[in-house]
Amino acid sequence: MEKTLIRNIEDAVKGLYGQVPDISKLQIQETRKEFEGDITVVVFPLLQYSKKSPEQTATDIGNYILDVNPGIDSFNVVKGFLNLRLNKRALMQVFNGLMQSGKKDFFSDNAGGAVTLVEYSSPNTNKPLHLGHIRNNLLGYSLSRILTACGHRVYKTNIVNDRGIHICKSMLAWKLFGEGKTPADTGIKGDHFVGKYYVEFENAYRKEIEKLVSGGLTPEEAAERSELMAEARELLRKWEAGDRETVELWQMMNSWVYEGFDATYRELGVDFDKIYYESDTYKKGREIISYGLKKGLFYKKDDGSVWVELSGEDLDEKLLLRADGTAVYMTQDLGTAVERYNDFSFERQYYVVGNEQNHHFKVLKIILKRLGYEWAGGIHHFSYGMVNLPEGRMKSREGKIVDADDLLATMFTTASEMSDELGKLHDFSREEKERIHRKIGLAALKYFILKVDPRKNMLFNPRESIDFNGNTGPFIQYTYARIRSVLRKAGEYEGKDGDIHDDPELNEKEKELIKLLGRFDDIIADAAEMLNPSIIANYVYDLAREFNQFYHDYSILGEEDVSVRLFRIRLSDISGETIKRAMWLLGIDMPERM
RNA sequence: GGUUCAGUAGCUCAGCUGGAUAGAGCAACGGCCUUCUAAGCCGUAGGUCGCAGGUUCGAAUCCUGCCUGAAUCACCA
Repeated sequence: MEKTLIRNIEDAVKGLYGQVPDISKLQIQETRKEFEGDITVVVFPLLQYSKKSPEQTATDIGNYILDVNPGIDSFNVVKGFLNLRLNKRALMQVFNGLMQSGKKDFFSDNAGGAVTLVEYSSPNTNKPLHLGHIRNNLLGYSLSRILTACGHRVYKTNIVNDRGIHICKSMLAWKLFGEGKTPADTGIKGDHFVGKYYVEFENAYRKEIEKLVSGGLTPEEAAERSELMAEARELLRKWEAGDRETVELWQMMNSWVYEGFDATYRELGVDFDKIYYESDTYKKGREIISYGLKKGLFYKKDDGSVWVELSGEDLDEKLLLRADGTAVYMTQDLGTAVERYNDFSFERQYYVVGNEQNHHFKVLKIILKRLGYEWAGGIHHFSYGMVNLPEGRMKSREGKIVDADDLLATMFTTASEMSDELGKLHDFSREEKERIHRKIGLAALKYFILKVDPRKNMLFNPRESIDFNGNTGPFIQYTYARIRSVLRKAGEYEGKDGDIHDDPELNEKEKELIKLLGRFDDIIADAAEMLNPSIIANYVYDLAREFNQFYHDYSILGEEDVSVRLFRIRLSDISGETIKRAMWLLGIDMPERM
């Protein structure tokens, strides 16, 4: 419709004023609710061609469109705004188009699409996942689905940070205090089990430092003198040297962590096509760095550390390899990027990583380009904001975190309590009920996080943030469940599969629904272009709200006119499908009943 | 100090590639279940869009300066 209008306007300006307008400046928008009409053309940009008043120009163009466009019934002019009224024929055309395409499979036409990698999650193996990871996972998963819907061939990847001093700390604490226990012995989930020893290390280390400081050392001297830290470093050195006992311990503890992560990922409903491990890719990173050294792209300092000079890019020099030859963050990210390209020959790669890493990814891209990798132009840091608590930033060392498993469990129990109170699922088995409660709890959490613009820091208040009413996931699910309920009952009505003979007269709610539904494809494209799932979330909320108003104001199955009833059933059907598809893009499942 | 991002109702957030009288939800108050699921619908109240300039027919939106907050500029990953 919009495209037709743009052509109409172009023709109008040519015909009326003898000039070719710059259509990129055209402003066409939804008519605001306070005014009469459906689509509004802002005519101010056209005054330069008409050399007439805004009102006169709008009237001229309105008349022209009325003549040539059979979908427009009437128009009115308010100041410089030309409000066009769509007729039933135009709207039914949109509706019929939706009936054709509105249920199509998002995977149907991406066989030849651009190969696109999305990296997300990126956990460290020394502690369990927390709320920050949840935001990361949800954004990554949703982004993958949105890009898929836009024709990309998407591969979801994860880089597991499984090596380094942090895991050595957990290993050391387990050796010192673990008494040979395992997650199976203690009944503690593997990632929490290992995380417990990381905390024990930090506590013991802090005590050691305090003792040294009270003995008269400065904190810096104390840190250098720390035996615990020295032992942890020794473990790291042994690990890099391939010491068998150390490597076996490392493997055992990591395997515990992975069991735990897998469980959390399963609960969250996210998955990956390929998982990379830093313990593999850092080696590749080292190779790349010696190659860069040979090429003169990097340089070695006297102590043996390797650097790259970035002052030409308004940045400082950046360390690539420590003096003792061990790897840093950048080392392994260079290796991972190259391995990924070797594996996938991707056109695009999105790194879903918090905005605290903005600098890192800027540097990563520059270095890859200097190394001559042309594909480096296709990598992009999907930078998102932090999740803050009412008391400020989450700090795992101080225990001020929201644990992912705890949070998920809370969501499920809250959903159960709420549902039991309403008592609508009394005829379901316990297992069925639980499955639905999980869907609802997850939807509440996922929607809460995804409805916020990813770039922004957001606030999570454990006591107040998770709601099940209003602009929430459960509200949208509820709308869907209502629609499904109507459609189940619609089976009893005759003529369900027949044709709608005469286009029905459309009421305001039906018109609004059709217009909203007609925008869905543009919304998906917008979300993909802006890399912003919240656009989908806000759209689906508007849609659900609009449907609830329609549902409240008009009877669907109680409508006596067969043609109108059939139309409303189908409108409900397509609304439900669109809600479901939109929520799918957010990674949120819909219950048939709730 | 440099760079980047943010500041909209009591709270959480939309709106930001310039368009009409700035929107939702929560919280507060008041209505609507004998009728397709009340996790719903309707209404009341709530705003100097951080501040000051500028650009223009028009600025929450663009530009400049300032204020406030966050992140980063690390041999922690």
